[in-house]
Order: sequence, then C-alpha cells, then structure tokens
Amino acid sequence: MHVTLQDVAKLAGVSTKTVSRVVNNQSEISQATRRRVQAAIEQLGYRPNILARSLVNKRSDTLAVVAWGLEFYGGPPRVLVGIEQQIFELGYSMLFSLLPRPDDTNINPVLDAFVDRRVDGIVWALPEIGDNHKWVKPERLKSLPPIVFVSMEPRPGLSVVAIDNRAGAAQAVRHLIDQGRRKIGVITGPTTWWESRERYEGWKDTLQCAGLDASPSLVVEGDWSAASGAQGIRQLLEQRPDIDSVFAGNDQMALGALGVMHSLGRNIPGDIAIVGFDDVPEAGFYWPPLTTVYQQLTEIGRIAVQMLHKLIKARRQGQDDAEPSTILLTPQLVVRASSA
Amino acid sequence: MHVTLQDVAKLAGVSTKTVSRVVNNQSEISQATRRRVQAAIEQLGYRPNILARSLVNKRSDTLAVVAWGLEFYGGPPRVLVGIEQQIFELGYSMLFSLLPRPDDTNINPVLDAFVDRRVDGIVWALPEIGDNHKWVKPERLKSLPPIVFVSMEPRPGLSVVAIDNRAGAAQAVRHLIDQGRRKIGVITGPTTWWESRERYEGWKDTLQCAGLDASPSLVVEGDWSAASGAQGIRQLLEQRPDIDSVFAGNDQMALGALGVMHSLGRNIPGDIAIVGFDDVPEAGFYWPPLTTVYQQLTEIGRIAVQMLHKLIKARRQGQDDAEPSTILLTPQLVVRASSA
DNA sequence: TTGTAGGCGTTATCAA
DNA sequence: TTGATAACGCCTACAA
Repeated sequence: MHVTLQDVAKLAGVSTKTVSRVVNNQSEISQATRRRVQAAIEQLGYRPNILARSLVNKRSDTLAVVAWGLEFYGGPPRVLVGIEQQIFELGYSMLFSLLPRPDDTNINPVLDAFVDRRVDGIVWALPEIGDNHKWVKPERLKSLPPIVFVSMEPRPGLSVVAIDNRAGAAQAVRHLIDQGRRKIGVITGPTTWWESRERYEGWKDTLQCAGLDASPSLVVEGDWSAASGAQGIRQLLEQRPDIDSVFAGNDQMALGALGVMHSLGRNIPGDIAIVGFDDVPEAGFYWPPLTTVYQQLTEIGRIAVQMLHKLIKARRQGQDDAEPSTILLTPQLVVRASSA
Repeated sequence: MHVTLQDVAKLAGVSTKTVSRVVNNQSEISQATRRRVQAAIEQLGYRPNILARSLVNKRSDTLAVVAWGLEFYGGPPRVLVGIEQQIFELGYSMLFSLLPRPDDTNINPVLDAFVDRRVDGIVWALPEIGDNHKWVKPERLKSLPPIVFVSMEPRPGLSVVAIDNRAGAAQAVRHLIDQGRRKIGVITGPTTWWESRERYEGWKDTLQCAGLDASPSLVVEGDWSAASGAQGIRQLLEQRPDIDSVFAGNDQMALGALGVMHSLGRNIPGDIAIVGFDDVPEAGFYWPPLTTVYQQLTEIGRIAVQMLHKLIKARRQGQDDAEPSTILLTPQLVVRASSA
C-alpha cells in the first residue's frame, strides 16, 4: 500500500539505514548517494511513517488539547487558535478533544486516550468549575506527560496560564467610579466558576477600597448567556432602583442588559452605564458600543504551549520536571460609549 | 518507562499473546487466566501503545480535521463541535490543523502531515474561496485517505456536506417581500467566497421571480465583519436612499448595519427592515432582535464525519471508494423584531 | 486454551 | 561513508 524505506532502498541500491539518513538529514553522506536516494524518494513518492518513527523514538511529536464551549461564546475559540498556531510552529501535531460538559469529572477516558497515543504533552484548556480540578493530584500527574493548565486557579506545583480576572474587573469598576458612578451593580457569571468569582472579587475589592456600597443587593448571578444578562438587570433594577451602572461578567450578559434598557426606554450611559468583559469582536458594534475588558486569549494559548514545550524538553533531559510556573496576563479596559 | 505487554505477561506468568487477547477481548480464554492477566494489568497500570498497534494494524483510528476562522465568527466553531462529537462517538481520535489563511493554496504540508501520521480519513472544513479548491484533483486524491469536504461547492466525484445557502437567502428575501418590502438591498460577503455568492444568488433569484428590482445599485460587498456591514449600509443608503430593507450576508454585518441605523436615528423595522444570516447565539439580543437564518452547523459537522466513516469502511472492504455523495441541508428562517 | 515465530516501518548501534 | 542487526510494542498465523 504505502511506499516504505525498503522500497526506496531497493530502488536506490542502498541500505534502509542510508535512506533513513537522507530522510533525516543525518551526518555526512556522499553527495552522490544522497542525490540518488532523493531521486528514488521522489520517484516513489515516499512519505515516512511517523507512527513507526514514534515507536522507536519514544516520542510522538504530538500534543493533546482538551477544551470545551467552543460554540457558546467567543473565548475558547480564541484560546484554541493560539494553542494551535504555537503547536504548529514548534513542529508538533495536535490531538484534540472536547468535553461534553465543562464540569465533567469523568476525565479518565480522555486522559487515557492521550496516554495510549503517547502524546508528548497536554494542554488542559478548561475553565475551573466546581470540583473539576480535583483529579489533578501528584500521583496522577506522575503517570502523565507534562501538562499545562489554562484558565485554572494557580496552584503550587502546577503550570498555569491565566488572565488576571480580578485586575480586569478592578479596571472596569475603577473606570465607572472615575466616571462619577456610585451605585455600581454587578451581574456575575456562575459562582461555581473560578473566573467568575475572581471578577466578582475584583468588583467588590474596588468598591470597598473606594468606600462605596458593595452589598449583596447589588449582586445578581447569571450563567454567561445574554438571556441571563437580561434577567439579571431586571432583577437588579427591582432590588436596587437606584443603581447608576452595571458591571457584567461577560459581553453576552452585558448585551442582554443593553436590550432590557432599550425596551424600558432607559438611556445608556445617561441613566445607566454598562461595562462588559471579553471584548468579543462585535462589542464595538453593540448599541451603544460596549465598554469592556479585552483579554489576550490567543496569547494565553501560545504561552501555554511554549511552557509545555519547555516542560517536555526538561523532562527529556532528566530534569525531574522543570520548576512549574504560573503566568497571569493582565487584561486591558476598552472604553466605548456604553460608559462614557 | 512505559509498561508493555511483556511486563504484564511476565507478571501474570503467561505469553504476550495471551495478554493481547485479554486486552482486545479476543476469542475464548479461560476465566482463570483472564482474571490473572487483568489483575496484572491493573497492578502495573498497563496501557496499550496505540502507535505500535496502528503500525501492525495499518489503521490509526484517527481522523484529521482542517479548519479556519475559529476566532472571527461563530460558524466554524459550531461545525467543529459537531465534527469532534461524532469523531469521538465513533471511537476515533482527532488530529487538528488550522490554516493561517482560508484561501491558502499551500496545503501540501498539512496534507503530508496527515498522511505521515497515517490518518484514516480527512475532514476538509474550509470555506471555498477563490481557487482554494483547485488542489482537489483525482490524481492527488488517489494518494490520500478518504476525504469529506464541508461547505464546498458540490462537485461530481467528491463527498460534500454543505448548507443550501441559496435556499436560506431565498427564505429571508421572500419573508421581506411578504412583509411588504419592495426595495430590498443586499450586503454580500466577499464575492470570492462560494457561500457568499450563493446567498447573493438567492437574493437575486427571489427578487427577479417576484418581478422586483435586483439591480447592482442595490448591492454592496462586505467582508463579513460588523465594520464592513456599517460601511455597507452607508454606501447602500447613498446609492439608493429609497431602500426599505436590507439582507445582510451574515449576522455580524447585520449588526454593523443596525448600529448605523441607530446613529442616524432611523427606526427598525419601521424605516428599514434588516435580516441577517447565521443566527449567532446573540442575534436574539441585538437591538432590535435580529431576524436571521439558522444554519444547522453542528449537524453539518456530524454528517461529514458519518460520511467519512462510511467511505473508510468501504475502502477497507475493497469497494473502490463508495459512491461519493452530496448532502445539502436547508437552513431555517428565524423571524424576530428587526423585520416584523 | 495457550504459546512461538515473524513482521509492521523506522532508527540506533556498531562494525566494516 | 555505508550496512547488517537488533530493537520499539503490538498483532496475525500457525502450532502445540
């Protein structure tokens, strides 16, 4: 079926090892034979069997990636693009898996599939929700290739890349305060999500430091969807008719809030200022254009793969796993008309 | 490093072949030895090396997927989710690649990487743009595993799954006509895109059949972005101040158009009705909620993989490639306030 | 029911 | 500079 080294060797009148050397640009080979072999390779359309190579080399040059939620909002795809680009640029292939649910704790089948295929490393790009990180234990990690976690709460001994959600939320709230707002409500994502809690804490800390009200009546919980944002702001207005601004945990919920304001005939930002989080590509075209917090998600993906690459190289050199590190990127506020 | 069949065999006091039988649930084995072997497997934490297995079986149980544009709009991620789910459910692993540019004609490195890894099949999930399908020739395909194309113009001899964009656009325009609109402009995607041309043709055919104006002054070309939608409607209003509605080639461009209408103080749908295409999750929360065309993108992904699976099985049984087929899914109009 | 021998396609070792 | 031989981990054929 497929052309093999043997076929090429036979045609070129050399040994398989010689062909192998040509294929891998190894050591010195006489120009003459090299050319002869190369001609044979092209004539036969030879392509090396990476599986066989991996078997003997004990490395698959493949990285595994686990993700979730590509279809629901804009974040995961952007992270994935960064991951894929960096994987490709480093010469790896990418094995890809989605979890059916983000808080799935039944992750062993996924991990086993990766191990069975002898991937060189794993990028775990799932949000931290509830207990879904509990499987990460030293004894389990020992039987796995190096792993880098994306968007998980940093923990000693683990390699983690994440956005500093707290700092991002603080920027957003600080901006509202600077605009003269004093009654600042918040629509959080699900409190089971670490990222969501961080954004909430950023809201709370900033208000408290400024000596402003951060009481529970200013807080409602959404589920990231625009519908929950709409529901959320209705509830907020009921609890606290005096609010002058709202910080939403993501752009979708902010969008839902905008819609409710329109249908109530309220003016934005005149009556109420609204700020989101994420800076989805459309945010600048919402009505009014949405002030939000831009996250370097593609960069996060790239950095995660770079870290992983280092861990892999380190383990190969017998360094008993290079010191794991944590990288937190600080997002950037993007001011638009919904708040100014 | 890794536990092998040999290790298990030694511990259980049997031959490697016996262990292999247990691992693969093969033929009859005495309960006694089976249990003994299984105990050894668990004790050692044995995991089969799929690479070695693939080498001898001449099948990797891996499907390759090529995509593009995950970060720009909502379509590709939804297709990808369907692809991944179906791949997983059929017991394959998924090798994943993104192209840096969708109209890249330099696809040989990508294909080679797949062939080198002996993938069992390929899902080519790239939009058809310009000449980017020209590499698909019988002689090239012969040296490749089975391929299914997603969102490409159907061609004899190829397996293609796509949305019937023309029918979708026709539904949208027909709806506008039914609402009493008579001067219906269109903001198309890039005309280099097959999908975009199809939607344009749907617009044109429907208007012509209804005896309405479909002249070039009613047409502007965007690039799928919200910004181009904004630019597009400005240009349309200049060319044809008399338009009473606009069909946008996707939801992003429709969103851009909505924004311009707001800033001009025009009423939607009173002054101008607007219809999009895609039904992104947020479309129902745009202001006003956007009438648009829902595409079964996840379904497209699943169907593509199912077709691929059949092609693979057929080729294994020596059927000289099962008859390739084309599947066109008809999208569904979703009526919201922007047009009614 | 179980085991032995051989090979899948590649690379490393070590000798020529 | 080249080549024979032995792995890598698994599975199939054929025996026992």
